[in-house]
Amino acid sequence: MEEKPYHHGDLRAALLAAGEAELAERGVEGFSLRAVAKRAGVSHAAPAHHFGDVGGLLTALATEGFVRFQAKLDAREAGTDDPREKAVGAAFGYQDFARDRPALFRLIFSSAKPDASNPELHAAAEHAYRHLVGLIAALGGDESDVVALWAASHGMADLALGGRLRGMSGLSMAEREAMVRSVISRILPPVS
Amino acid sequence: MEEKPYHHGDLRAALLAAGEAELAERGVEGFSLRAVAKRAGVSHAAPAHHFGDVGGLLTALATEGFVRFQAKLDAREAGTDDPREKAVGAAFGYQDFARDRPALFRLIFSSAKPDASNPELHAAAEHAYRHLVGLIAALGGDESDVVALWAASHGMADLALGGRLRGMSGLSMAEREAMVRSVISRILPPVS
DNA sequence: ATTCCATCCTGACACCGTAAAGATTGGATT
DNA sequence: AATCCAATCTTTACGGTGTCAGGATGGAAT
Repeated sequence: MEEKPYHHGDLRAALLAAGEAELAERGVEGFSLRAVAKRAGVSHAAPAHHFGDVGGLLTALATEGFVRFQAKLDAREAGTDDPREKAVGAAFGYQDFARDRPALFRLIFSSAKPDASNPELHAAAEHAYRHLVGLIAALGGDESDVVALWAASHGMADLALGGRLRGMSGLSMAEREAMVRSVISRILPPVS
Repeated sequence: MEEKPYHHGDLRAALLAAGEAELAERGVEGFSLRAVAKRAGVSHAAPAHHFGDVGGLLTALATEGFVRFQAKLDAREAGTDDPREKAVGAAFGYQDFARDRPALFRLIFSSAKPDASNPELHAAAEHAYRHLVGLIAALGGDESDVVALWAASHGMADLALGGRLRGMSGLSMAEREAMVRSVISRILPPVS
């Protein structure tokens, strides 16, 4: 039933899917190009033609990761029209992304393997940053407010992932959200 | 001049030093047990007797890393007696550590390779956490204040390392400190 | 003096990333 | 329609890595 033509047809997309699955299972540090190829049902050297080396594949996965990241933020911001509540929603989405796709989170924010000079990856990262700037601008904040929101959201997500935030690890989901809201609230520019 | 006795004498310490140097040069993702052994002038299988596997060595290095981390915080807190200024100093020290020892920073906070269940590593991490709790307690804050200070400090340091904080990457050192102070100031519990 | 055992080395194996060269195929050119 | 070409994928090979098994060494305890 599974005929295997010599030419795959859309191997690039298949490798991206296999790579994302492999990433989720093994994590960035356990990521293997040969395992991705095997999962896609192709020889171990095939990926080279589409992504060059392992860094190329991880760069493409990171670019895709930023899309997933943005989607998580959007999903949480969609519920309201209040700009302040939108900023809190973005922080919630940040936590969601870290919890649901930890390997992608680590790939995007804590790995040196993706090629940071890649134009598409850079554009994806820039797009996410500009989105936060827009959120803060709607609140009348400045660049320091952007840094504060960015950093607090990222810090909570990253530390929780590593199990380093003793104050959050034992909490229920509702309690965690309350904590995130509490921290973000005092960070956002005061109501004008 | 360099006689090479069969028994090294203090190979464990030598491997830790070589490992830390190797970590600084290659980063966590480029870390190699064989390279560490070669740097220490010993066979590639020698480290196993002292650390078991590569995870064991990285666990020991992470434990040591927490000491270096704490030292950076202490150095910045030492300048003042004002508890509020001490908390800001801790945030400064956090940035210093990330800048001066990026690989150690990544090993401690963003790697799955160290064994999180290791008692000594756990104790070292717990010690660092309790230190922050003490800083906040001196300000009359609660657990959410600890999370806020922890997360904001960590977020700025980690994002700056990854080059993701557009708002901080172009700044001079003085400007960066001003930014850190601005963010931390609004996070600390209000003056009573 | 002899035994013992922690320490360290050598050798081997499976896995990894990458490069080179060959096989296959679809599509463009003639 | 026949041919060529270039893209795609496979095979093979090489050096590097972590880990295990077994052997060598030498200090310490008996």
